[in-house]
Amino acid sequence: PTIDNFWPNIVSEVHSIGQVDAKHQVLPLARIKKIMKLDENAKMIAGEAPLLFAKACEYFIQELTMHAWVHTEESRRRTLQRSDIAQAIANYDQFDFLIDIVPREEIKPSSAQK
Amino acid sequence: MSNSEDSQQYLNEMLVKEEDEASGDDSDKQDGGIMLREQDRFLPICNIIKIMKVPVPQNGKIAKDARECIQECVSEFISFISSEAIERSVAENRKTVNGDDLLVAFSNLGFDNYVEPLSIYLQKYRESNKSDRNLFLDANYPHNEDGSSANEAGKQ
Amino acid sequence: SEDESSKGEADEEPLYVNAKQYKRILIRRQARAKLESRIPKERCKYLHESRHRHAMNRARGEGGRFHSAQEKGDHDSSGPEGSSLPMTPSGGVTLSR
DNA sequence: TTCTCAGCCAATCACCGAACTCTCT
DNA sequence: AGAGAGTTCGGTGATTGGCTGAGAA
Repeated sequence: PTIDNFWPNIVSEVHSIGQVDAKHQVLPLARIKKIMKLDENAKMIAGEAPLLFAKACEYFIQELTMHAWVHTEESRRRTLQRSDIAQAIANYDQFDFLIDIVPREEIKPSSAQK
Repeated sequence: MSNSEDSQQYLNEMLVKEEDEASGDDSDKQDGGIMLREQDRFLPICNIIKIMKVPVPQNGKIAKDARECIQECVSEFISFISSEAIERSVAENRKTVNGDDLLVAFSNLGFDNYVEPLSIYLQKYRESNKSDRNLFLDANYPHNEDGSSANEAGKQ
Repeated sequence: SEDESSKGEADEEPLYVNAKQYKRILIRRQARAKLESRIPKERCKYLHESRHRHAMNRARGEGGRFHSAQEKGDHDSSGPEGSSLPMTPSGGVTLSR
């Protein structure tokens, strides 16, 4: 269970899926579609789009949480907190799009700030 | 009803937007009925927590601040990718955003890791839907299609 | 062509970001600004009044945990003796299969 | 050390998804 | 044709707080 093995594991996991079970999703598709519809440019949305997002969100939550947990351990804590997520976002440029959601100022501990 | 006059509507909403919060902080506003609730903007917190616990060790804890933070990040994640995908579908004169638009959006925005697994997942989803429909339709109305007898029975 | 520093940057954002996301981040910033007025500034204590009341009226164990709604009003107060077993859920033995 | 706060339970009910109809391409 | 938006409906899992020790400070 490391960051290096994360995506390879995801790929082999998706290969092991026999038939896609639209039912029993971890995340509600209707709620995902509602969030997409908040975009004023959104007109029609294919049924497969929320389903893809449901999977993508699982990956995203796991990866962001995993990166954040690294900083939890660095601080020798057992509780993941918001500042860990802020650091994870600051240290991986794929998370840059969250810069307004979790601003850099929220990184409390005395650590390197680029 | 109002399909092509959308621009006017949005401008009106802009004008309506003003500092209206003056007194009292616990009673929510019923301002014309356009206020978004948390259940309109976010995925359920319970599902978020379940997924967060996967990469966290068994004895690890997750602070309330952290849960809500991830909840907000996920909504931005959806909106961020959607925005790019929707723009592509509009650029190709299509009214519907489809899975391929999303895959292109993931790629263009630097989420290259997502593309391979999501492509496979999408392909499997379309396969299983097609096979279900074909079996159902063939049973009722024997249609003849080119190479319709492609049966797939691969299960572990 | 992964060049992030050669952007004609706006004077409001001094930080460098992922070049592939830069444009979209700005577009999303505008979209969120439009929604800002419809978004409450702080999170409410609970989402539904009915579920809040339900939680408050539920039977609780000693440690504050929710307990099976065996009885609502206090009717039985003959101590924990005698009926230590609440009830077998399916009426049968649930040892092993 | 002090003292905040996250995990732990499961019953209701808001909401999700399935099944429709209707429109549009 | 097929695909998606808008209903309606019924079944069901997300929502929910008090106590207490894990653990942040």
